[in-house]
This record gives sequence, structure tokens and C-alpha cells, in this order.
Amino acid sequence: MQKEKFSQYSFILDRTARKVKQYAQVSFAQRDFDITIDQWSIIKILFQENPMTHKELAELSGKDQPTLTRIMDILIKKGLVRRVEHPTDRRALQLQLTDEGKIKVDNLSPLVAEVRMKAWENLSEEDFEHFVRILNTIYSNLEKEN
Amino acid sequence: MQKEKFSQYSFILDRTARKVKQYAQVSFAQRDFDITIDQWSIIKILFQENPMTHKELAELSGKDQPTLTRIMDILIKKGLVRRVEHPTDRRALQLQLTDEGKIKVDNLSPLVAEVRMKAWENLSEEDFEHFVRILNTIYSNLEKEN
DNA sequence: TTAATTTAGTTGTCACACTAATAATTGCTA
DNA sequence: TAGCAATTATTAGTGTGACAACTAAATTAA
Repeated sequence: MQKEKFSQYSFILDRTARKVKQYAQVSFAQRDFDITIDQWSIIKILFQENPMTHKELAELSGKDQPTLTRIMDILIKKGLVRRVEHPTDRRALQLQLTDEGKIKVDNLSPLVAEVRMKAWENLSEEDFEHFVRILNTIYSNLEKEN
Repeated sequence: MQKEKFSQYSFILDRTARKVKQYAQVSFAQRDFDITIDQWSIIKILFQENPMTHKELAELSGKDQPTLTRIMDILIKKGLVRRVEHPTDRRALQLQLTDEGKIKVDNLSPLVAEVRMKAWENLSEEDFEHFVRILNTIYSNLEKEN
């Protein structure tokens, strides 16, 4: 394997990830969604599996716990989510969408899906399979030990 | 196209990009490189095409100008880069590696290449071609207008 | 049952991304 | 050539990511 050839992959990966995020963020702003991409990804999960603890939500969303705590603080300030006591574990808190939060997800979901699709123009279903397989392989290659 | 199927791609993209960055960062720290991934990507470019302006370097590195200014501040504080006046445009500054910066790149380059290769275990040259093509297509799909 | 360890969540610090605003300079044009 | 627009770099503000350290509560061990 020629190492030189591969030296740019992290650049491509990084800039594409940033572009996807940025494109979605600008689209959100244009439509006055008043929410960031990361905040959206959190309430989307809560909408599907409501309620859950910080820890569970961090795992599902792929964010670490400190990051999740901060995003939750913002979402609570916006009135989209609330923290309630865990029924059996006093260390833990359960997170659930407020009614306002549910309405938000309902209203925005179809528009978000449209925005998301833009990235896949000129690409095939097969490309999508490659994409998922390759990126997940990279992820697990780096996951194991370190 | 089934929209649901595609809804997860940004999650996969984002978490893979973060994992690649984090893996490299941990590897750097273990070897006492005393530099971040983003700082490395900057001095690597400067090593190949020395000197250039903030604007040129921002474009080549895929970072925006405010981000580049901050990274440069850090690199200058570390003594790896210096700013010098542009010969013809008094608005602009040229950036160049110090001798220490050049030595740093020389010393670290082979080790960085090794770290980078880890991601491509169990993947083929063909996968790499798919990777580059798909991600660059996504990038340009979102690039055009917005 | 006390003591040690583990777990859930938070806070602090540093680095980076993006937007908007600003200062200094340059270049265009009327 | 005077005035205005565009360009280069910086700064400020907000949000996010990684990591370390901390508090409080729960679990395990002695």
C-alpha cells in the first residue's frame, strides 16, 4: 500500500462531515428552526424512545456525557425537554420531551429529511451501501484498542 | 428513494470523522508529539509549500480564516511558525515554518503515516476509490448553492 | 455495617467551527 | 483623484468535542 495515497483521507472525511453539518445548519437557519443540528439529533432520538437517562442518550447519540449535559441544558432552556427523577436510582435523571418538543419534532421532521437527501444526488443505493460499510469499518478499526 | 434509509448517514459520517480525529490525537499524545491533529495538518501544508498567506493556507487546509488565525497563534507560540510581512500587500501576512517547525515535520511524518494507515485495515484500494468519490460527491452536492 | 469501589451526572479547561462585525489596506470607478 | 467597494486579517460570541476532576449516590467487599 502506498502510504502517500492515503494521507488525504482524513482531510476528505473531516471536510465532508463539516460541510454536511454546515449545510444542514444553514438550511435550519433559513427556515427559522431555531435549533442546531446536534440539538436536533438529540430530540429526534428522544422522540422515538422517550424517556431515557443521560447515559443512555449519550450512547445512542454518540456523544460523551459532558457534551450531552451541555446540550440538554440548552434544550431545557428552550423548553423542549425536561429532566425528571429516575424512579429507582437517585443518581440518575430521566429526560423526556415536553409537548413543545414533540410538536417541534413533528413539524420539522419532513423538512429535515428533505435537507438530508440533498447530499445523495448523483449517487446510487449501492454507493450508500459502500459508504456505510467503509465508514463503519474505519470506525471499528480504530475502536478496538488504541 | 426511501428517505428513512438515509436518515442515519450524517450520524455515521460524523462519528467516523470524530473517531479518526480522536484516534490520531491519542496516538500523538502517547508519542509526546505535543501538537493537535489540526495543527499538524497546517504545518504539513506549510512544509510542502512555504510560504503563503493566511487566506491561501485557509483554503488549502479547508479551514475558515478565523479558525486559521487562532491555530496560527498557537503554532507561533510554540515556535513552529512565524508571520512575516507580505512583499507587496500590506494587508496580508506571509506564514513560514521556523527551523524548529521543519524539524518537527521531518521527525513526525513517518509516524503520522503509520497512525493514519490503521484506519484502512480490512479495506481495499477499491474501497478507497469509492470513499474518495462518494465523499467528494456529497461535498460538491452541498457546495454549489445554499 | 463500615469502607472501598463504581457509576451518573456536572463543571472546568482547552481546542476548533461558524457567523458577524471591525480595522486597515487596496482597487475600482465615476 | 476622491470616494466607495472589496479584500485581508482579526476579534467577539455561541456551540460543540475531548479530557480531567469532582460530587453524590449506589454497589461491592471486608
